[in-house]
Amino acid sequence: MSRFDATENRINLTHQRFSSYPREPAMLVRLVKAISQHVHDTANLVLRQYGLNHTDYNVLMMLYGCQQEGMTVTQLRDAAAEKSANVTRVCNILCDRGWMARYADPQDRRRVLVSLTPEGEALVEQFLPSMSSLLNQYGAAFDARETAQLETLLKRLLGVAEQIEREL
Amino acid sequence: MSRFDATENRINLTHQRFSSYPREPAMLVRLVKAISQHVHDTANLVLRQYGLNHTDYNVLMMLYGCQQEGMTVTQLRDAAAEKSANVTRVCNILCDRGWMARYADPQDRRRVLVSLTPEGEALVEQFLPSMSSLLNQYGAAFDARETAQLETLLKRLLGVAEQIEREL
DNA sequence: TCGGAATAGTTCATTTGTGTACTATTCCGA
DNA sequence: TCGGAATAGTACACAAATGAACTATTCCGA
Repeated sequence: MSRFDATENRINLTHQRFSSYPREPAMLVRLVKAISQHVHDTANLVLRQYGLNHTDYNVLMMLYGCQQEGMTVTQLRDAAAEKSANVTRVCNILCDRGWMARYADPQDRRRVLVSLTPEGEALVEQFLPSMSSLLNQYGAAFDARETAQLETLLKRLLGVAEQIEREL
Repeated sequence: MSRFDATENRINLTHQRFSSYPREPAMLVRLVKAISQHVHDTANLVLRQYGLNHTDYNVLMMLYGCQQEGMTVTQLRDAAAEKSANVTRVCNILCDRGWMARYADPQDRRRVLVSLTPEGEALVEQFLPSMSSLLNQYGAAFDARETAQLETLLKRLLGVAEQIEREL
């Protein structure tokens, strides 16, 4: 079926060779990486016609989702699952193109607030139909109950992953 | 709780602003990306002491899991969820360091077979305890039933993601 | 069986992403 | 209230990843 079957076999074999290597979590982690990669590639393909990539999209969407008030670079980093340095780089590009703006936070002058310009909002609304239909295709694989289950389990996994990283 | 809550709010708001943007799949995709990133970062941190990164690890483990017979570069590409060009690059490094070897496939001379050297196997067995314990920490978040559920749902999502990409 | 199409892998220029060091600002305990 | 620790963001050199073009080989239908 899926190309993943071969991977599953290799994981099983590794577990046989080295028994403390746990089959189940290894599977989960590989699955997540594979899905993430396919989603990334597909999104890149769709977004290319707008001169954007998946990372740009993730950033723009988070800004769109917080409306006028804007958000800080750190919030953007967490929301887009990128490193600060990369967020800075992407923001430079998006600002240069006139889709977003930076301004100092009067409350805390270490912070930089970012938000979409009207041009940025227009851009988002231009690609949103394509991207929504793409997302709907993923969603079509599950009924409501499965979606909820998957979401719950993934949230838990994310929580654990965050904690493990923090404690390291 | 998790830093993800803010993202969830933004997704909800976006759905309100633009109703065809589907909340659930957007959540799933964002969760997967966030988990993938945290796993990647954590693995990089652990593997650094061995002079490796997460991609190297993914490649080495797939080779370890197919024992002596070896595998082709394309199989490795699918197994590691990387692009061919990147697999070539990583293999160059791992070959240079003496951990894996390339040889022509006598059956089909377009193909290149790759496999671990004895030094490569020794390296894998050196980092495997740390990495196994890391994986076990992820696994500890779920009971057997939940693990099985999550695995099933993720396999389905992967299948869909592969298909959507193929059809694009 | 010939020749165009498909497949496997690499090369290379470019884009994307990261670690680290640094500046500026704020926090907070003595 | 002073000063060291923590936090926010950026700069920059370097590492990792990608798209596209290319070579070699195999496939397969006329």
